[in-house]
Amino acid sequence: MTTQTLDLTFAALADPTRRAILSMLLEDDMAVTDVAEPFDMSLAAISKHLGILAAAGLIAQEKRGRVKWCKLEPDALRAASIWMQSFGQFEAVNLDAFEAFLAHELSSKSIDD
Amino acid sequence: MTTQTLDLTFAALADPTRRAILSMLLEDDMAVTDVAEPFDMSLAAISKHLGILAAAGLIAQEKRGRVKWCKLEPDALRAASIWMQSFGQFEAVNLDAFEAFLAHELSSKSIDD
DNA sequence: GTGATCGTCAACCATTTGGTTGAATATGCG
DNA sequence: CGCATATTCAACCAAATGGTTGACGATCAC
Repeated sequence: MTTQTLDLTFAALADPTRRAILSMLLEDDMAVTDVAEPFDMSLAAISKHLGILAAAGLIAQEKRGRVKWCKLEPDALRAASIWMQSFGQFEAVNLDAFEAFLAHELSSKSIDD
Repeated sequence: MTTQTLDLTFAALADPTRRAILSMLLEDDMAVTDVAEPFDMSLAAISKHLGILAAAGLIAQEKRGRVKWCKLEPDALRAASIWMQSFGQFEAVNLDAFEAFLAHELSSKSIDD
């Protein structure tokens, strides 16, 4: 994780529209038009958001025919998550405590909004 | 974690100066002036950065006398980290795979820059 | 009290961000 | 070919961001 990668990743995650998009892509790969459908926003705006997510490596885009498919890239999120944990003060690697904490959190999580 | 909290947290983390500040506070609690010292930037600018970090809950500030002490609030980072992990596709809670991955990452990590 | 130190406030500035619209570029379909 | 669909590009705009400077309010030290 370079500084610039962290810049892009966190900036990308700071926008609720983009987080919602990630949440959608967690379910399934989607075309740009389909990503845009639930939002009250132009297709061009969504296209820009997808570009930002792709630049941060959070999604990958692959054009097949005239449709551009978007899929989540979990590794990028995982890497950023790791970076954050280094601040969470699991001193060396206190995974037992972390495991308990994570299990508790996940049992009552809501992905977004 | 509300949507707005995530906005503030990730926006705060998106700036390299603010991440460097967090990194410094990982070592020790510090006064505003001391936080500012290594940066080539006005005290007012650093004061703003600290305000943003505090608004996101990433640090706490306590005024004692004329000096305002800043300390890391690891819980906020931990919570955001948890949010990110939900996208990392450890399907239910694949902690074994995660543990291996984390151990590997930490063995070669650099906190910032 | 006087003066230095700690930190914030207010006004300002340049740049970035998140959105719009309309035109343009592919690609698929009949 | 001719038209509809999928996506991006370019120009533009308002608002937010990250920085500056100078004045200001507290607090401590003599």
